[in-house]
Amino acid sequence: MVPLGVLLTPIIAKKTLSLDDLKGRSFAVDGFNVLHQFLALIRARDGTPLMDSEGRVTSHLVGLAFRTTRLVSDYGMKLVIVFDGRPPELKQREVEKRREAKRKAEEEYREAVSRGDYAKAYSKAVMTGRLTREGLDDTKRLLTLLGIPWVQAPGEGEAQAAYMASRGDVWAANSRDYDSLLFGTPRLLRYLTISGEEWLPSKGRARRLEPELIELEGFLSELGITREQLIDLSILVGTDFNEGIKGIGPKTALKLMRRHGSIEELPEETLAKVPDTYQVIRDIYLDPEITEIYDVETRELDEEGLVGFLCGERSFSPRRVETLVKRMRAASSQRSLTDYIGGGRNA
DNA sequence: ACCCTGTA
DNA sequence: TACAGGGTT
Repeated sequence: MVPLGVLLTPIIAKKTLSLDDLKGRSFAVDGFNVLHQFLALIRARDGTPLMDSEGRVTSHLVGLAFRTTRLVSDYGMKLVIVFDGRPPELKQREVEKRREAKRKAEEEYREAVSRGDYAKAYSKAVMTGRLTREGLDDTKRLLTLLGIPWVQAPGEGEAQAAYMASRGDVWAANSRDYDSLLFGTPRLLRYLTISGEEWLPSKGRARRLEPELIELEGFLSELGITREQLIDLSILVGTDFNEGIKGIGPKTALKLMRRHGSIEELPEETLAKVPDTYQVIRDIYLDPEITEIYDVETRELDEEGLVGFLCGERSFSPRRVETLVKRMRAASSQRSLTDYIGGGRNA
């Protein structure tokens, strides 16, 4: 898989915690991030995604429905799913690179299937996952029927999520990627999953995953840099909008920022390798395209509509959809109880 | 990735 | 109650 987002892992100050620690919290979820994860991994043994009777892919609906309803019912979380809009022009090259990688993976997948090598086929298939327009429309329809709010961002979803978190409309942004920190989210939560493990198809094994909380202010003060310097640092390492400088990883970039303060003040020979688009990239992170018109309130479950959609149109089994309905009803009654007692309010 | 059943 | 392994569409 082509790596997404900024690579900050080696210098990140994270705090691992459990789902129980996050009870009652609200999150702006990076929708494309989770949908791609579901599309990649929810597959039959041979790598075929789940599909309805008409051949429409449903893996992302299965994943999103069962995960979100569980986080909402068992942990009292409030989720708002945020979807990417139009990417900034500078991202185009990155988008094309990913498209190319997918085409290559599709070829290797077909070849592995024809050889009967299903382990290899699966590991290739997970790299072919595509979110289509119909897949996105289905996702929004599902969320609306469940009563879970969603926001269509005008630009980058991570920018929108960061804005919502910095306004206090949600407690944290949730994504695997670090970009929302650059966009200014006060808190980033990684790995908001139920199973606590992630399957690594290329390695054929699972890895333990715990929710990770990164608090921007603490993270920056620990590094001794400002958000502006974190952005400059990321430009040196590489972002969704530029390639990054060969030989400069997060640790070297951090040293450079501490010593010189900003891209402009870098030594001549380093400065020469910085992309001339760096000011545009800074601006994408510091002043992104967002909308202020959104609603994070939970709506009522449309049970009849949900059954009609998932069972009638997308080949879900009634028993499993009943599970979803029960969870949302449980969550709703828990909410009215805490409202009645007068507790449980938080951003 | 999550659900569910069988097993100890 | 914890885990393994097959099923989900």
